[in-house]
Amino acid sequence: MEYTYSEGAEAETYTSSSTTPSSGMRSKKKSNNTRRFSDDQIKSLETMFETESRLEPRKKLQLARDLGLQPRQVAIWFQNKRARWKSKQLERDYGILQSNYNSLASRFEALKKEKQTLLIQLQKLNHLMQKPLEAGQSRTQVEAANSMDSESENGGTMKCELEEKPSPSIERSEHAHGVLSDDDASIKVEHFGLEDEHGLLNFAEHADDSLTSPEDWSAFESNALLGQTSSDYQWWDFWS
DNA sequence: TCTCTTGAGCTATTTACCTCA
DNA sequence: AGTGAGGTAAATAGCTCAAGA
Repeated sequence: MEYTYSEGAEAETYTSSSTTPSSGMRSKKKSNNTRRFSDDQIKSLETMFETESRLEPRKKLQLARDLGLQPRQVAIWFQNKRARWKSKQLERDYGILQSNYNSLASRFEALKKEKQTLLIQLQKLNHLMQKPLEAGQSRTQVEAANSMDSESENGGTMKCELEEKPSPSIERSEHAHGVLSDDDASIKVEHFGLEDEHGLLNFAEHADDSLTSPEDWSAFESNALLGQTSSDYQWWDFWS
């Protein structure tokens, strides 16, 4: 293996050398024998680094012999390599975090819009429900409410939870209000109760604040997001 | 058993040099 | 030809840790 690196002094500090200039300036000046390692040497070093980023002393000596380098040079190369690798790894981690954040942000925006749509529907339904209570049953208005809600079947963020566990209050309110329907909207409204409307709305409003507040965002461990793509790490399933 | 010293190895940072646009 | 940026080998400071007296 051809290599033009001069033997001997290259791994030593120049400050201790007899060739150190006598001027007061601290001289670490490297002489012309400072050369880059050859491609073959780099290749061998890289190969070894892939298997183990820290060399055992015995392997270091062996590798140094094989490459015609000083053990010290091999050690320094591994030190520098670890530093470069760490730097690159930081860049990769940053990219992953950025990607995960972008996915989360777009998902959050979509949920925000969905929530807004549902709140509007809820308000309309509440408005329609109030009138039959005041002026007696109006079959046509209830039906109108039903049909309106059925237009937005794709919403249903809360639907699943509520359908899974029918509350006794639903039964009671069905009789009380005479809304005998399995309609989603009526279940939602009845489940929360009209008197609870403000509570629900307040909850929904504060959901925005809490999600966007720095305190809660910072609660996410960045490490937990690393090493996983946004596609296979759907921790936001919590919201669906 | 505890303490101190010493040497090796590590990371982080800096320096000197080289290459290239 | 001059120059600045970036890469790389090596030096340095400061730290940890294990071994041995």
